[in-house]
Amino acid sequence: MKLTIDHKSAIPLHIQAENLLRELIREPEYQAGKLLPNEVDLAKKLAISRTTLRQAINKLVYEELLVRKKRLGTKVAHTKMSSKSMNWLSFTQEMEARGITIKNYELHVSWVFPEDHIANFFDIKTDKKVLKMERLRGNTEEAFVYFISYFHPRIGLSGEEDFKKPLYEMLENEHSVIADLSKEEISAKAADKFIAGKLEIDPGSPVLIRKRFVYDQGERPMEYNLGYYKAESFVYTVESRRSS
Amino acid sequence: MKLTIDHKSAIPLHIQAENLLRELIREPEYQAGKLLPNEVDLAKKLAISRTTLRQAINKLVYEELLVRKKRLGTKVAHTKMSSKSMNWLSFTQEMEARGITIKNYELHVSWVFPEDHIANFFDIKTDKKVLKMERLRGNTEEAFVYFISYFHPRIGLSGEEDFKKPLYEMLENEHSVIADLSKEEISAKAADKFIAGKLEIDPGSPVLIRKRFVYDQGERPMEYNLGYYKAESFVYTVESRRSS
DNA sequence: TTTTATAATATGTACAAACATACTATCATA
DNA sequence: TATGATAGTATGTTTGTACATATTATAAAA
Repeated sequence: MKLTIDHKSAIPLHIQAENLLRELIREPEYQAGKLLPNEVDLAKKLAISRTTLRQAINKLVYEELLVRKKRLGTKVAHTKMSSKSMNWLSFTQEMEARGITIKNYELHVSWVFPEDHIANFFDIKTDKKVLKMERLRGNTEEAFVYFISYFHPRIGLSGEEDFKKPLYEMLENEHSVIADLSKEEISAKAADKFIAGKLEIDPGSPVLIRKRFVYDQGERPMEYNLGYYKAESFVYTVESRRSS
Repeated sequence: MKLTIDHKSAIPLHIQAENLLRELIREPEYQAGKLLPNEVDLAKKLAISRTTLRQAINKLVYEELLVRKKRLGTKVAHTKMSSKSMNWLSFTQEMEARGITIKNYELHVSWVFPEDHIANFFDIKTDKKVLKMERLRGNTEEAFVYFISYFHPRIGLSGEEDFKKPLYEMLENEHSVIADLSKEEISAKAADKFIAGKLEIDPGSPVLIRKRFVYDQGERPMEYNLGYYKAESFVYTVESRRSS
């Protein structure tokens, strides 16, 4: 295993060091709880300053992959990797995993000026149009969720794509954009007239709102997704552990 | 509001700076998205080095309380009350981390025969009474959540414990039960008459329901917790990655 | 008018150098 | 033997300095 850093590379040294440490601590001897080399020595070995090395170590400490102990040194945290590897799926996959066959009731695609919070998330101006997709979906019995998605202009969608295909697969194959990180916010609200109409419920009835901020592999925003779920039709589950 | 740092204090400067920033960004003008003073000026004002200040800012950036933008500056991330999925905390800690002082409006403790699904979760018979705790909680302004908790008999609670103390701390110190794993289900529902009365909303208004199945370190069920949140007062946040 | 430089500004990266602090092991002393 | 002083070691804290880079606003040139 090579433990070298390229000083001529455009990639910042502390990022290189971080990646290098990530690889390093995957090795069996470190998984067993072995200590990392001490900071001064390791910095010397990598030919970077201790400060820069600490920058890299700190990031992994924040992520709880490493634990510092005074006088002892820094070692790999033994966290069994269960809570972190919670991976997310597309809506169709998610539903199929629950044994539900999904059906599309409506599909609209349009170009709109983004609202402030969307432009802010995308980090673009409000006078640049973005692609908006709306979908009414459910099982074979009834529609139970209304989705509104906005896509970052960077992706280069034309609006002519086949949105009936699995979305993230299509984006990956046809536009080389790979979804990687999703931040979600779940809240409850009373349905307004528009949503109530779509879901065929009374205005004022409760809906579960799930906002998704989706980022690509470069941590760049790529999709803003809003889902309005008919209450009782959707339960969001989370499993989490206390670190120790 | 005092924006000073005590150089003679035993508390490290970057920790003081961090706390100071936490207070600062709670101010309404920053909640609105105002930019922090730039690093060089702020460092000068606090009489600490830019490096030290950045140490403090970085921590808040990692917690996603602050967002850096090149050339623009650093601003407060737009988040309401939210709960991170990783490293879950007690309700009080969770709220205090967001700068909210919690207040207990009601507290009842009783012994009841468990309903089927609770007995099932605890793996006990329905003729064995369990301790039930109900709490109406909120901030200093209003109550916004009603909790119902059931505790496994194994814990050995008498019902005479001081439930005003942080719950999991108390269980750990006085009963040696350490909460470790939490499985949660979030859904939305219309408030029934009872909940509506407690939260002072109209029956039929939306509430967010958060069920928690809490296990101890031996993966044994220890608590069943049900929270009814007034809609709009609570946002549940989740962050997940695909591969990694 | 539109495009193209350019300057200004804030964060980003990186280094070297000290000293502080917590903890441990060892050795000396009562 | 038990206690206490001490030296050693690794992380923790802090500063000063310098240049890089991305972005925006402004001014100059087409």
